[in-house]
Amino acid sequence: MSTPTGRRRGRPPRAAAQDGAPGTRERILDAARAEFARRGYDLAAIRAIARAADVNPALVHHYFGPKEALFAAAVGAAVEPVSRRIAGEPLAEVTELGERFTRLFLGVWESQDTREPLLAVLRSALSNETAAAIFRRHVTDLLLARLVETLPGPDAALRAELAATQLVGVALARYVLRLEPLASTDVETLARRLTPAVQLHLTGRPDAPAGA
Amino acid sequence: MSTPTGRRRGRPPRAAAQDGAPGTRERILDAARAEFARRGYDLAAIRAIARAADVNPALVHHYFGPKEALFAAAVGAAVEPVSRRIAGEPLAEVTELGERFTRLFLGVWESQDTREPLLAVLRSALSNETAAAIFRRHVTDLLLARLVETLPGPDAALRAELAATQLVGVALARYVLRLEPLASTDVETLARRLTPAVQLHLTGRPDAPAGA
DNA sequence: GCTTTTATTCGTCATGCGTTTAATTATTTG
DNA sequence: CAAATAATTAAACGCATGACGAATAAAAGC
Repeated sequence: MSTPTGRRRGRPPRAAAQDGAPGTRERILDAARAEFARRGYDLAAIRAIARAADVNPALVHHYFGPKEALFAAAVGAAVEPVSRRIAGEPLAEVTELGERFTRLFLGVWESQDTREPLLAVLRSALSNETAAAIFRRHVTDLLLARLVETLPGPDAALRAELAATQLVGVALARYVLRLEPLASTDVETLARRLTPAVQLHLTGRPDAPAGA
Repeated sequence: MSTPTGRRRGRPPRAAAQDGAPGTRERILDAARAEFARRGYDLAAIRAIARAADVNPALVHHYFGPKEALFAAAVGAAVEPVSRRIAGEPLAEVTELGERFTRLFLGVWESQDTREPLLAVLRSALSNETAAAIFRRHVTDLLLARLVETLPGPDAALRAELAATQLVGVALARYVLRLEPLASTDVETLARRLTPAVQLHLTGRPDAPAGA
């Protein structure tokens, strides 16, 4: 047996789709995002996605083609708005960058809508070289590029990356590994703790200097 | 055909093993460590390990039993000395903890012998819940426990974890994702950059206060 | 020298994967 | 109403995986 779902073959009668009930296509995308987030690219199974979307595996392929394309459609499309939001963030005084950067980062990881695709990318990048390449490009070209421009000094790129590693490390421990007490700490406390460390990397001082 | 290696069946004649050439058992463990480090627990294939060790897959099973046991033998056994080394590290003045901790961490990640099993654990913990649980226990119970005891204040656990996230974030970016320029920065520079951030988390100040 | 133990490969089982082709049913278009 | 198109499932293909039993050959122990 492959998977006799009991539903009959062929196009179903006009769904009488409840208001707000997502169409099949959307259900597949949602399930895909969840599965990619939970397992990472390689371990996510199309068959499991289909099961979660309550649909035949072949239908997934019918809509989206091969696995890579499904990943792009489900995750790539969901990550893009996050990237644009970050890229569109107005530049701040260099002494405020630490706080801005920290809160922006925590913000996108706290909202479940944006967390899921980010989780998917992070998990995937850790075991899949293609995903890792995409991740690298995103981080350096999109996320850090503008930040680097506004920082003085020749080692701005390194400093920006060290600030980023602090935040990614927190994301890893808090959202992936669910390490306590970090995972249960409220965001505000976290932001206050992290800001000085991030600012330290960016400007060499843990806070906005009083005089200058 | 499964894999006709051309070698014949049965126990081979007394290996005439070159001096220093590792026995079969060791070759399997090495290959396993490398594969687990490269792909993480779930994606590492026993058959690939056997191929790398130039040995029949059934032999892996013969020596180590099922996959979990192989992981424990290859990775667990290699991680333990690292844990012991860290646990045995003499306690330092609280003002020097940042530097000690940072350099110890970078040290174990820089040496290839210790990096490989750490990579294996990290990669595995990200996609496998069992591995994640082991990772959590190791970090909180073994790595951070003593550190937390020596730190004053009620939020010592959180502060220690934040320091750890900074370092794990660096490990991720440098050794897993190979993000530039971080991946090519020399360790000494890195240590100097990281120490204040780690110390900041631990004591609230980026360096040892001059007076106290 | 016979027996037991050890090292090794072979063959196979059940399972799961991504993908493809064909069949089936409903809706839309002409 | 007929033809085209869209949505859906069923069935299968080819491949990889973890696991294991059985066979075989050498070495070690008695």
